[in-house]
Amino acid sequence: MKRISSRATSFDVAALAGVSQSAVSRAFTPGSSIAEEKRAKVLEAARKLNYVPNSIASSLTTKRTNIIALILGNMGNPFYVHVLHEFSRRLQALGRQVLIFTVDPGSESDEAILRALQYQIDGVILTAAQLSTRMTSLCHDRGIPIVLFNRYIPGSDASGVRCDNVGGGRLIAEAFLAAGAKSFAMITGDPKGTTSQDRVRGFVERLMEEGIRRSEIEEVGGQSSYDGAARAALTLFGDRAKPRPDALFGINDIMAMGAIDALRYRLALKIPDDLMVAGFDDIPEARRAPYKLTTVRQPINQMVEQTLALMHLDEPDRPIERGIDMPLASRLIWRSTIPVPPAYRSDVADDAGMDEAG
Amino acid sequence: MKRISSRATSFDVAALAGVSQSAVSRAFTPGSSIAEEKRAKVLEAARKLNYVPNSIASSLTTKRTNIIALILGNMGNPFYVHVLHEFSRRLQALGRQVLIFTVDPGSESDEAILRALQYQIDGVILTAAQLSTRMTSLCHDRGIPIVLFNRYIPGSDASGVRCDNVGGGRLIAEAFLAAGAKSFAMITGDPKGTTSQDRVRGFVERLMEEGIRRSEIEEVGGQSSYDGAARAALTLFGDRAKPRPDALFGINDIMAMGAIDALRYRLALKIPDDLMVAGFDDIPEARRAPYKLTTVRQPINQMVEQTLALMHLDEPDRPIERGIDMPLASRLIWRSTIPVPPAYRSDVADDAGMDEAG
DNA sequence: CTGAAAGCGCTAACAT
DNA sequence: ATGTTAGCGCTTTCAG
Repeated sequence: MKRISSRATSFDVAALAGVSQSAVSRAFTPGSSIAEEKRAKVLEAARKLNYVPNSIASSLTTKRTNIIALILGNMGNPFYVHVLHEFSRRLQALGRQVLIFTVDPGSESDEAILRALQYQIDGVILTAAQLSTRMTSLCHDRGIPIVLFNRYIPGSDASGVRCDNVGGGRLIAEAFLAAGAKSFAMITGDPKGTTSQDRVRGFVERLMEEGIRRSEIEEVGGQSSYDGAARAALTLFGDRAKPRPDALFGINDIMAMGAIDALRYRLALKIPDDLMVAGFDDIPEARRAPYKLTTVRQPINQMVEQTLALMHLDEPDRPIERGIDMPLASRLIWRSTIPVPPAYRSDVADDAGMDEAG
Repeated sequence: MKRISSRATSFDVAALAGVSQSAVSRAFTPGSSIAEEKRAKVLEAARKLNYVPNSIASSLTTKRTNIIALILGNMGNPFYVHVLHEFSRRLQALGRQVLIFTVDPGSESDEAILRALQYQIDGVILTAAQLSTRMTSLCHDRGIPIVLFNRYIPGSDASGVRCDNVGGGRLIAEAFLAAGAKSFAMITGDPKGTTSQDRVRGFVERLMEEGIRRSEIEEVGGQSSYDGAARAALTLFGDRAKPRPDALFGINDIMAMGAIDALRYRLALKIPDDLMVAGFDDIPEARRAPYKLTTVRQPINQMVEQTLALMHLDEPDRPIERGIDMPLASRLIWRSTIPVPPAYRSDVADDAGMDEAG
């Protein structure tokens, strides 16, 4: 394998194949009109020269890079890892590449978006951080769709994909009530994030319908992390003198897991005997034996699908639809951290033989 | 904020600022010679036009995209998630972007590398999958460094960064022996991967030094996943008639965790009373209360650092060093899945107050 | 179906 | 310090 030149161009290939440079371009463009025989000749020459088409150069004229920016915060939450994986798989299958940006959860995403813009990305998916209206219009003015994943920003032009968090919060409250809980506590996530707010809202709303006062519902922030929630659980339940709530809602699974571990291993509480617990997301870890967490499932695949649909990758010139927000239905998954009331017996998740990937 | 043109170019900015186009380029290039006053004028015009420099266009001439390809398999293993996060953070800080490729663990990475090459990436980091020599030379011939993370390929030109897996395997064996174990089992990972092979080798090697025969050491594959390891543990220990080994080495933490959960919740075994267990990697989850896994720590930060150093991002023209492979030292972390022999008491990890991020 | 030629938006000499 | 000019590697008219 000789080293003719470090990076052969379409001209080099053309020369070797004895054709014009445009012919080379055509040979590599599916569906362009070129004689099959000529294409073969070009491909052969390309192979000899180790030619790899330069997408950077082509995107200069086509105005499409096939790169999608994915902005992530909080990779400590497996939910987002799962999401990243799903996007990566799907986009790769669609011939797109994923450019990753990590930001501190809850911080501004402006800088990341600005950097993404420099790369002329075809779209941006935002799973974390705040989004300024300035960035939104910066993207939209260039025809670049930006979709918020698992969040929305009221009044924003950016579209969002999420599940019905308010409804999910209600489902949890409903389950606790059905299991006979009388007093309640929550570990909340990012106070600025609508996701946490909505789950709290639905939860509280449903409880208030039963005559429970908001002030009776205890609440501590868990920073959306395992460790933060473990600490939160300790401050909520550590004082053995105080009467202890009999139901705890972790606003997401990773926090519910942190809380459960702290409750069991630090406070020696039995779940669900001493205390029932629920989470939200249904991350793969939630079904593991130590947790068997009762939780609300987010329909990740649907959400990813809908995100992709909103970006209209195949119709780049289509005007961007602003501010679309259609929450997807969420569903309660009964496992073992809430005693299952008779009426729900048949709903209990059968995780047997079900791999996490599934 | 009016919409002058969807994407202003440096010419538009130049026109508005009343300067030449090169002046605009200079204004955005740190360290280039331009009067401060003129730069200000340019920046002002750029702001008015919402101008964002087009790095795609600039890389056409500079021959540098500042994009690094990161090829990942097995995102189900938190170890790699952690690695991804670390690379993303560090590279972003260095003004580089990360382009993600996910491949099925153990499969060929050729296609992913080919796609990366089209984007003229400045380097590739490979954390999974096989690497053909053809791809290696394809990259190297173009001056693109490719480094294998947590693996190496004997005889390959690609450099690798990893810890001393053989030594780590020995450390585990040593710990089991010190704790009085007499019979042993392993759950192995990718049989084609040197990482799993080396850990096994070190482990077995050390045991054989004590006169234990290789054939006495039981071994089942766990597919490098939580679920795979849970199944493996069941086949290893499910037969209650058979004498049961008293030490189990999970070739990585996620598998050790899967095994532990299966042993405890399916077979009602006590750890470490009935059976001692060890893992490898020291992922953040390993120190959680349900596991408190005794394991070998991989020095991720050092590994990331060394990977970056091997790529010589700041000296793009430097000839690529071939086949560098200097395993970093690994270290045993004592926790609770192996009874701690008196001599090691002071070594026990104090994870208190230590957040996972840390 | 094919080749010639004109850019895409920017950087990098090269003059001035 | 600044403007002019020639590309970078490709796609896309436009003729033929």
